Amino acid sequence: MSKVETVGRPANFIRNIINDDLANHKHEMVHTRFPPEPNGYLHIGHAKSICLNFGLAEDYQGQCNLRFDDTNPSKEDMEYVDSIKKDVAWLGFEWAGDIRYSSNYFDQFYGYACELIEKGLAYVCFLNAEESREFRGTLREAGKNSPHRDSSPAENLDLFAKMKNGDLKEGECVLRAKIDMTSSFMCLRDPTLYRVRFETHHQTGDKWCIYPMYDFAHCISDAIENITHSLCTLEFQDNRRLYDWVLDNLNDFNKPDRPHQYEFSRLNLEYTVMSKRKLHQLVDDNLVSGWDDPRMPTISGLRRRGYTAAALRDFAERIGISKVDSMTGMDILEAVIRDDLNKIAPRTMAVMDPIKVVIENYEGECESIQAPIHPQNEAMGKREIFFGKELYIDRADFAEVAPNGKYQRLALDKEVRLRNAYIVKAVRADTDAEGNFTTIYCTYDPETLGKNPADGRKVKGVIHFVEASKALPAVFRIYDRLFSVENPVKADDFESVLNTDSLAVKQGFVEPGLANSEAEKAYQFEREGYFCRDNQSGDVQVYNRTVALRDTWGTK
RNA sequence: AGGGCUGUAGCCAAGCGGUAAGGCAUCUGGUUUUGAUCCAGUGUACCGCAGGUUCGAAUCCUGCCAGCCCUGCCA
Repeated sequence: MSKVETVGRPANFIRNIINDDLANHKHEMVHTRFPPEPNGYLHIGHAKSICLNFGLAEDYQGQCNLRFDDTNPSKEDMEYVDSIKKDVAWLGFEWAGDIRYSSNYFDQFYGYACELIEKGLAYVCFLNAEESREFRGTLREAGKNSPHRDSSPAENLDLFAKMKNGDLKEGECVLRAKIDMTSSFMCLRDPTLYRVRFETHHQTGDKWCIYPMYDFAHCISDAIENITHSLCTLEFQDNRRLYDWVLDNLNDFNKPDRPHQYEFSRLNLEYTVMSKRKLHQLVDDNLVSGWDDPRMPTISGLRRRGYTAAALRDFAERIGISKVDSMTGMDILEAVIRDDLNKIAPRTMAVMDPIKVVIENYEGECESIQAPIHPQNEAMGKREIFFGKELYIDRADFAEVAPNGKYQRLALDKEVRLRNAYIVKAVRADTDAEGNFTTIYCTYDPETLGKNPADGRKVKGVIHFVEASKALPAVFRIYDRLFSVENPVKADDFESVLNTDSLAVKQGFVEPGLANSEAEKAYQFEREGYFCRDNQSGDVQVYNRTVALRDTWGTK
């Protein structure tokens, strides 16, 4: 039955279910939804879910809705709905029709709650929160029935109307489903359906003072929107019994083609945290610069860091979908962004820890050189760089004497190729009082521009540089993992295990061609890594390192 | 004797009774004006463990072990 292959993306258990459902004509199309609560910014775990839901809709020529699950006005805010819309669109997905809100259906929810009351399946309960907890029992012991459990439908209808009209106080009572106080599923022990909240809602204003709970609102919202496959994470597996109970007890939805819930495992990434609560805390405690700090696993943070939507979608595809509790390594995330940027990023040179070089035998001041924008893609054209009497190279690319035979950089009396330019040889170096090199004096071979030495001598090393008089000063932000341990959640206090070196700031120079570089556009600083101009730095040249180049040096 | 799930190489993950895909990482060569890219090659995975059914089991059955989730008027 699961033999209907969908080309393109890898198989997973949800695709198998969909293939079966389509083959059996349980559904004639696929309709999914992405249902975030607007109480925080989206992170890469949400990106996994977005790619799953929208990807399924694309592959099966179905539809995917974007629905804000806004049933709790005390935690939600328009700032979050705006950022979520932006992030989903940025990832490259189009939702079906208008944006939906669970709050669009508040009137219908009220009607369905009344239907349950009329059927004797829901009641208004006056136990307070603490009593309610006591009556619920424990994992090992059955709960006890509420004293209000057997009041009549007429009485409950009246009470529920009073709740709605604001005649009952917040916390005084709730509407509960009448299911089974002895169930081994805690969520079936007469769960709360509605609570009283005198709060202004970002969509419905002050119209309501009762708000539905997730378990009641979500399944009905799915059913109203004709969702076929309602995908969520593993912790909702028990809740599925309640999802089914609600729909099965409502006349409008008790039919074979109603939505069904399936659960997959959420994304855990090494060296970071993925819960909105913890991300909120990092922002509130000023441990990062905001939700879009480039070290954050948020979509806005990754975007500012220089990640592309294509890379994130590739990431989602490569990690797959399953029900296994897993911890994904950073290596996959780094692999996808390198793959993407390697293809599209223009090459440039930047020196982040400059040391001055004087070419002693150079006549004149400086000359222009045409360098490829991408050595493997000629179609990207050329850029103008400069070479002259004074240059900058990176401090790490010079040593007085080569430390070992594998050393391929500049050393006294040793030749090296300056990338895109000439072969130079170091003759001497000045040092300051502390012994740090201040200036390196070299000679260059004028016959080696664009060609190897005519005498056949081999120069293996290549280092990058920028010509001093035309160089643009720039600031570089070098990011590292946010936490110092693989799984910060395991620490007693996750903030205590933050990586104190997650950001290093350097001052140096970039090629003049970068004068008008765009924010969020990727550049490869050759031999260093992929960078992008920060999207909040204004006129100052500030570059965020997206990811370093792969470095197998030392292993070879 | 509470319930719901999950266990396939270092990590992610296909597989659904016919003799273990793929990706990442690793390692080895080759190309290279990026120690990058690219190309070629590279893995004895007691398929959590132990029994059983079968001509044949990662796939079916039984028992066990380990991990995750569930006692919000959060989602």
